[in-house]
Amino acid sequence: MKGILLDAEYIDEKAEMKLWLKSDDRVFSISDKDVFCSFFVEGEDLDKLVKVIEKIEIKENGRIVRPKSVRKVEMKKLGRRLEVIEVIPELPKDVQTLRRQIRDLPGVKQIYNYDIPVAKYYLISKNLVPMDGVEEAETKSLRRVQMPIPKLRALSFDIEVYNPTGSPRPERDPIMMVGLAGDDGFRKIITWRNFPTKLDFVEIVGSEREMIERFVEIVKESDVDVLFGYNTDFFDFPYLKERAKLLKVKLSFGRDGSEVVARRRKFATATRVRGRIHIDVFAIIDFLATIGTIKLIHYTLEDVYRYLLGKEKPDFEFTKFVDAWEKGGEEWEKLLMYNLSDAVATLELGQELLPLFLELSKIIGQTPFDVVRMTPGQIVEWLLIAEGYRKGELIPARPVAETYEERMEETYAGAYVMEPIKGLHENLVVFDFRSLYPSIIVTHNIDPSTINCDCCQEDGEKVPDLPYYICKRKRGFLPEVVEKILNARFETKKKLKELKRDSYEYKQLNAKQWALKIIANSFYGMLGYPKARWYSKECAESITSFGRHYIKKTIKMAEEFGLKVVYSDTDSLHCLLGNKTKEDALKFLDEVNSKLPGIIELELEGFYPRAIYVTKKRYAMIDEDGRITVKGLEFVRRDWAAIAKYTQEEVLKALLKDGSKEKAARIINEIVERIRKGDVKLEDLIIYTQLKMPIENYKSVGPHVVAAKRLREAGREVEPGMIIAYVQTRGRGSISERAYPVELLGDRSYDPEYYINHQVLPAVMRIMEVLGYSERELTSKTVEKPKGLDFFLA
DNA sequence: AAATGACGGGG
DNA sequence: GTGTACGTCATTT
Repeated sequence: MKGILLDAEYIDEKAEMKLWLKSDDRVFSISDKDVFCSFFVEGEDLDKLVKVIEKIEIKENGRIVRPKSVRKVEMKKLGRRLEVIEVIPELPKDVQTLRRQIRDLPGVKQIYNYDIPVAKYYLISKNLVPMDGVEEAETKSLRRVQMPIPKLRALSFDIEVYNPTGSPRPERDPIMMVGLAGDDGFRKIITWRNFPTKLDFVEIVGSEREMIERFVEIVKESDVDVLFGYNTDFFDFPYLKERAKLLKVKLSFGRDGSEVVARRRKFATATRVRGRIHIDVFAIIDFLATIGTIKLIHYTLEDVYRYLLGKEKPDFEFTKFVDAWEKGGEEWEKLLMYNLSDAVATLELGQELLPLFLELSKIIGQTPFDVVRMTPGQIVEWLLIAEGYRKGELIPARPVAETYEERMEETYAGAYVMEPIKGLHENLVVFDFRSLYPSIIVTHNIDPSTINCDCCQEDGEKVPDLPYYICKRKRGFLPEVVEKILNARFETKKKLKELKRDSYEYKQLNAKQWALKIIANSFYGMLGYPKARWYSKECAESITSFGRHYIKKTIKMAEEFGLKVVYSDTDSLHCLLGNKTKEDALKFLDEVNSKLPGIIELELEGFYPRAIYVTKKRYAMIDEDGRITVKGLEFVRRDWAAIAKYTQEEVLKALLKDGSKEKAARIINEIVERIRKGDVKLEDLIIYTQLKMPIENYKSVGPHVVAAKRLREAGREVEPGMIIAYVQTRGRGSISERAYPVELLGDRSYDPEYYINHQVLPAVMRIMEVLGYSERELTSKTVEKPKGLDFFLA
């Protein structure tokens, strides 16, 4: 029996591993009772310690916990040989029990490898790798075999929920519909509302309960490997779970008929579907935003779909759901279309991005389910854990709270960030030094064990501007791993050159080289992250020090070449092309790369017709396809009026698409005028803020709390979780005192000055200020007036 | 100036 | 990850 390993899970009750494999014609599971685990003890007088540990017996739940095996072994601690005690427990759950007992024994210095979840330790110790082959031998033992990543069958889903209070309450508000889209072209909406519709993909059932049952049935029948959703960890699955519980339906989406398993993780709940891979595409998007691959104002499905795939999908305001559900008609039809378009967009995005994560999964040896939910630092850490295990390295524990807090206190000089030449610029080229940090790690042998080593006090390599030297005699564990990753990427890119761009193989190899690049680039972040196992402030600050050295050198070279540098941050140069051509820019690239040492390499990030720089870390650019990316300016959120969001977007478009600050100024001017004249739709002025707790619990009474109080006084039911929709009105008192819920607005008029000064202007002034505009000019009439009149208008 | 509370993705 | 993000902003106190 042989297949690709899709998922691996430890089943606690049975104390066994369940592996899901996909062969050419089926998907099947294998259970493995042989779950290995171990941990290591560093200490003094090991022989004596071995004898003490051997005798440990702890009564726990009517059973005696004792080690199965205790022996001295030789391991490595950051490459240095070290004799330690290996403890192998009888059962995985005994690891913590034994470790707590051993921790306090006299002579014990450190314990290693004890805080690695069972399923992960299993894969690492057995050298079984997700997205690679697993073969079951005659003896029932499992081993890794090389197999290519197959095409996985995928289905995406999206639920729409009734939301009369703004935010839906799972205990009360039903799911209206479930939209589905399969990679085989399958399209369906299941709903239990019997409105007439011309859409042929709508299947009407009798109740919400039947709808969920049908959804489960379709997933089972379709027999998909991958289940996509957008923000499903945070919203759809937790909501479905509550509704299903209430309606007494089982969410048996599992390939073995099992119910979904929810696990708390970060701020959302990761939902595992046995035998399939549940991918929350938003988690992927969030990851790509974190590493800077995409920079957008908002990460809504609509925006991401447009940005990454260049396609449009219909939108549907969350405030209109109730009407559509209650009245049907045209709005209902629109809601159906919206629902399906969400499922389709999610599917397409998932298909586009999944290959990258499958490659990441294969490289670091953890399941795709886990990998899509990891931070870049965790990805590197798991790679190091696997590599370390193979090399007999002791795996350091995650830091305890105290250590973490100590590390948080430590600061060091970071990257070089140039103060931008502020304003609107045209015709730019951006170079990216992405592999700068990993290259530095390899080129300069940066590792916790090589900095200020015992052997090179005299002749170690000096770190610029720091009292550190680096070992020249011994290669560090980290540089070794990074080099392996960089070499693999180099080889992959070489193979890539021989392939046709749209071939399946090309896409897969391209995903692989991208995955390797992401991993390489994440080492530095990991070293500076206080919760990391291999945290090292000395390494992190040595890397940034070398980095500053190289980037400054490159800026100098650009200026000498005739490319004006307008901005630079860490590893990127934003230059004006000026009278240079794109070919010149490429020539410059070659010139720089020929002079840089070792594997350090500058890359072309792209050409940008326009960009606007506000301050360090705050800028917006438009690429040649008209896509706008924004960094550090994205602060207009739900609790801002639509008019502010709209103005910010229009201003950025006017500046970047049309290159006209006059147009941008005119837009602001017109909107300010319209606000003053009262020529604004009420819905553009509504501010939506969630009431997070009972009104009485608020220590600080903000506008939405006052508005909620007014609602309650008017006899409306007010409860935590509700979205309060309010308008700022004219009158006396603080901002809060003038907040009125939309429902009770009556003939009160909105406060134009609040909307101008607290909404529209803050959203655009940071940008407009650098273009030389003052608030005064933007809020006074554009039409020429006699000077004296301005006084009255201002 | 410090404390408090909300935002994100989803609906 | 038996670890419930996290960094930023507006408004109140």
